[in-house]
Amino acid sequence: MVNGKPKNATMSDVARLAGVSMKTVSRVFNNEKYVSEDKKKKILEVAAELNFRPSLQARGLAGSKSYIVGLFVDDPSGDYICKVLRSILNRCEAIGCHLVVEVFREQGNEAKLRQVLNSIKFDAVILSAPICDDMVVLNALRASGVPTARIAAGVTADDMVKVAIDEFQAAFEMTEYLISMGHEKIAFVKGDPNHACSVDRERGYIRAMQTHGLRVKHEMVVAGMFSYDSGRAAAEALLALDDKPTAVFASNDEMASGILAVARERGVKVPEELSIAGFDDDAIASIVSPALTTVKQPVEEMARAAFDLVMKTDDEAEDTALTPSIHGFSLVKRDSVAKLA
Amino acid sequence: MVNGKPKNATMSDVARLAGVSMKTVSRVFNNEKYVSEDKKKKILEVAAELNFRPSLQARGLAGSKSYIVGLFVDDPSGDYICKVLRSILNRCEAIGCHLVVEVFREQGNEAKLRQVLNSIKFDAVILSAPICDDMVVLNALRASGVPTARIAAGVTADDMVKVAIDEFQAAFEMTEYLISMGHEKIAFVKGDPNHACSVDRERGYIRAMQTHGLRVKHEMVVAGMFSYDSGRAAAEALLALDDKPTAVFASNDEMASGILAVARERGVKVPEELSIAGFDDDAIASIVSPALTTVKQPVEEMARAAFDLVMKTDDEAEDTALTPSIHGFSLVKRDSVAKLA
DNA sequence: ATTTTAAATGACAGCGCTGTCTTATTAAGC
DNA sequence: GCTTAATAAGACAGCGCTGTCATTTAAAAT
Repeated sequence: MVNGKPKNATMSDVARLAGVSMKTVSRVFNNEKYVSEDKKKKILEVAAELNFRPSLQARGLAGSKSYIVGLFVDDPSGDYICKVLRSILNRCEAIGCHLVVEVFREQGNEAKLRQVLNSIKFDAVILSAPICDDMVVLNALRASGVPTARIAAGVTADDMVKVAIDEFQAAFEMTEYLISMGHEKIAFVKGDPNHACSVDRERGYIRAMQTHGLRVKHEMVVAGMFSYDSGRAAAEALLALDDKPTAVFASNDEMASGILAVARERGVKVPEELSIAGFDDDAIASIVSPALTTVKQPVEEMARAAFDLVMKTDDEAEDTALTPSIHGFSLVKRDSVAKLA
Repeated sequence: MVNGKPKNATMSDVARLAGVSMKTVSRVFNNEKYVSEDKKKKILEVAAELNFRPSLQARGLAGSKSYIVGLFVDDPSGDYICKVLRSILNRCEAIGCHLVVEVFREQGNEAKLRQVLNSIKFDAVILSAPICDDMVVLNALRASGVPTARIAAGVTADDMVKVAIDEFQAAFEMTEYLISMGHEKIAFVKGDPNHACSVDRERGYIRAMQTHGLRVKHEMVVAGMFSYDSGRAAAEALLALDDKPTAVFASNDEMASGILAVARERGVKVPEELSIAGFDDDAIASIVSPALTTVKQPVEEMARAAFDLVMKTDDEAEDTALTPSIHGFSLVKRDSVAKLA
């Protein structure tokens, strides 16, 4: 044990020392039936002594399971992806598998997708927005036969696990809330058009406005990209309007924060002169001041659900598995929205 | 191509169709010499047609390289870890390897470490704070013989790549800056004591105070855990003091944000009545208002350097590799610090 | 007492590659 | 023109497991 690369104990070492065949050791490590208690105990003892663990690479090659799940993301930044990551990592640990993360920046990057799918045998892959709605990706995944789960997906794909909230309804309710606070001139800042949720949120806003007999003026609906800076830009545009909004509903909290910042710089008091609502309930939502009124999306539970459904860790399984799993959102009323004076 | 699990093309398929031996195909995919141009071209053609990619699992089993690098983190949250992740993922993509992320929550979690190291063959592993300073982890890694890189490490380990900034110096300079702005009653909020950088930053603060003949009063140095809430708690304590500080230097931006929030709630004007400095230059630093004066740590470059050094992607290699790679920090002066009136 | 069934184990091939060694061919060196 | 070295290729074993099938032993059923 003093120097040099130590060679790990292998299953045959364990088998030999425990006086059994490799297959029996294999059975123990895979929780298969038909192993007597005493042999099992002995095997576990020897394994502990040798510090043996079955090789990920070997099992992946030999068997049908790979103990690897893939998480495909667009860009690993922001509170959102951290939550997803944390949640999935927890589950991986719990069931003893490993997570490999891959980035797919450009959409429809079929070349990279094929490369990854052809070289790694995954037990499942989990897609986060926006690639969970990229048809090229979905088709390739489908063709590869790897069980796939999609978090916050918009597009329908009946053969894949889908976990989401009702984006439309959430945006609808937030808009109604704003209306209930006396606002009529409510602006909306759209999200990245590549994300399916962006259009749902916008639709929810529009429908709510219409439902309450409010006109949706086109200059009140501005583009955004989910980033802080795009929120700032949207605010600049909105605050330059002759007929300014009294409330703005941003498609996510980062943009809402940008709007908040610009308002402050401009001397526009929030929420007295301008109410601001966000979406997601990101960490920043409660850090900025005033704290943001927002829609809480249970990201961690959704990620967990996606994982459990696709890995069939759940007991239900089968039929339940492919039914879209709709999670509940909730309006979080904090300080950035006030009654219209 | 209509239904069922498609079986991926294997190297022997390619070999057969290209009329060469498997070894020759292997050579092509590993950029080895001694393959004629025409065979190489033919092989690449056939491979493209079959959509062939060497199996990660198989190469890992058969060869000495695994094309897998591990990233071991404490808790995957916050801007910091996202930056690290993004940066490393970029490099992985560039050199064609894959990233597996593992969490090590409790420190000294030797059991899980051994499990992971015994089951997965890594080409390298990258440690982020605070586990990069966990001796148990370092020893196990050393024993396993896997090349290891440590980002923002404190503890010395001559046989491992280390990438860091001079935490002491950075804190020293920030404190001096505060002093140069006329402050004398400067409080300090410590970071999580499990992170090596916490003590270095504290030392830097203390040394700067002493260097300028300022007393470090013990009630001016309060505990913190790097979290927003711990920043808030620290602020409560500091603001309850009879002799309040005119400036506070928090060990990171999240805590600084917490302090900012409490100050605002208490009606203490920042920076007029209280200057606040942070550390890291996280995303929130420029989102909160006033924007935080902070120390910018080039996290992405550091992560990249760690990766390149440990994978010897760099041309220098060898001797350079183990020399600690010290990166430059910089003071980012924004609006949360002002001259003492 | 005898067939049936379940429980407990092992033999063995083979997953898809790479490392090592060998062989054939060509270029270079004297 | 003949040895040496570099180049180009292939044969083959084996990495560390799991899947399949065969076999043995004990318990249950007839």
